Amino acid sequence: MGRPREFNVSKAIERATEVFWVHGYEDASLPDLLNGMGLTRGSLYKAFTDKRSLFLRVLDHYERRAVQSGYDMLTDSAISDGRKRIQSMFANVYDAVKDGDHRGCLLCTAAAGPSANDPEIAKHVTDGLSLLRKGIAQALKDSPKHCVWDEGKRLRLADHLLTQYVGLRIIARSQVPMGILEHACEGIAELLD
Amino acid sequence: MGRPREFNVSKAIERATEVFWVHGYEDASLPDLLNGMGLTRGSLYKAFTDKRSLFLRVLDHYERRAVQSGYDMLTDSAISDGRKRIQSMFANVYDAVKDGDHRGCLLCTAAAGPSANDPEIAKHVTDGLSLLRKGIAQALKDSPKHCVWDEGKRLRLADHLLTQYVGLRIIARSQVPMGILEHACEGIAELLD
DNA sequence: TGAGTTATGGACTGTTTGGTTCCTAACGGT
DNA sequence: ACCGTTAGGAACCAAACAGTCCATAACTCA
Repeated sequence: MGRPREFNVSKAIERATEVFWVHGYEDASLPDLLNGMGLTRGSLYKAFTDKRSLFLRVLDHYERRAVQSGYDMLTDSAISDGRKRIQSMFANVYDAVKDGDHRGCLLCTAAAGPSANDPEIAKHVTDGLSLLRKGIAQALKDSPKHCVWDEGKRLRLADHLLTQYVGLRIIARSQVPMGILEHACEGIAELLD
Repeated sequence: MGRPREFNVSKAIERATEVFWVHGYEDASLPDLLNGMGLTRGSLYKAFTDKRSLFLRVLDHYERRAVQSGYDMLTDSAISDGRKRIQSMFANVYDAVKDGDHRGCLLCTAAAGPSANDPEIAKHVTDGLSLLRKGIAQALKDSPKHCVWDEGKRLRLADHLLTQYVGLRIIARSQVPMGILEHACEGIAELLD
């Protein structure tokens, strides 16, 4: 009962995701969010409590959407060689930049900023990156070259690749020449072969 | 002539560097800087114009201090095997974190934040990272394993390693479990051998 | 010693920040 | 038709922000 909401909550979160994705948590101002989401202060605070809580909802949504699809790709048994999955994951990162998408990764941006010190936000970031790490490890297990390695060495390579992912996503947001990003992705492909 | 300055400018920049290093550009407030540098608003604005100009001075100082010493290590011909230089560079990154230093790299933090869109700041970041890249490339040239590679492949590996550096420095500032950072550094050592 | 010059430090300013309040609108149940 | 409840929207708020102003202090030079 009561007056019905005039906007769709999940649509609003999707729009908020876009705003946070572009600006990062601290740099996304309330006017930015209000404008991007198409609602007024009263509605936003009634529905989402405050900016931080909205961001937590957004992180949740991002995890289920972007991170999960990355994990799915890394563990997609339809591509039998795990290396190919990893390579296409990094190819996707590069392609996004090539197409002018400089948003990077919401989690990586959050990890790099002051909000990383917020325990709850940090947990989301860690969980998301851990899922990616798990996917990478699985892909390596499915690689003919790496499946014969001992577990420890494979996990070290997985962590190395995860770190590479973070680095690429940060560079994607920066003004550093994108040739570096392209080369780095090609370097990964060579390194895995 | 006129009243002499009561503080040492280079000492003040050093202290400002520390503040920006810990907080990043946008998160370092004027009170933070004033407090950390031990001077008042009037003095700071008289000597450094404004926050942004001070940050540019700091970037300059950081480049000559931290970045240059990294480059020197990467091109130190006293260590004949270039791989060893790269490995000890990453070992230094890990050791810093192990010793509780979570400041990361001033340039990487700047690259990850909104200030990366400031052209002049971006130039400093790019220049600094380019110097590191050059050092890495030289080190690879001095590696028995990699000197026989063709130039292109070696540069792709250099870019890969630079990206790794950025990723590690970002993770160092985050709450992501530091085991990942340790593993990643070990992974690099294995990968280069 | 007085004139010119520059540094200092605190008070002040205007803007932007995230967040709150409160009146009104729009509904469901009785 | 009225009541309870919830949403919407604009006005409002306190705090923090970077930056400015100005009276005073500390010096050099004539």
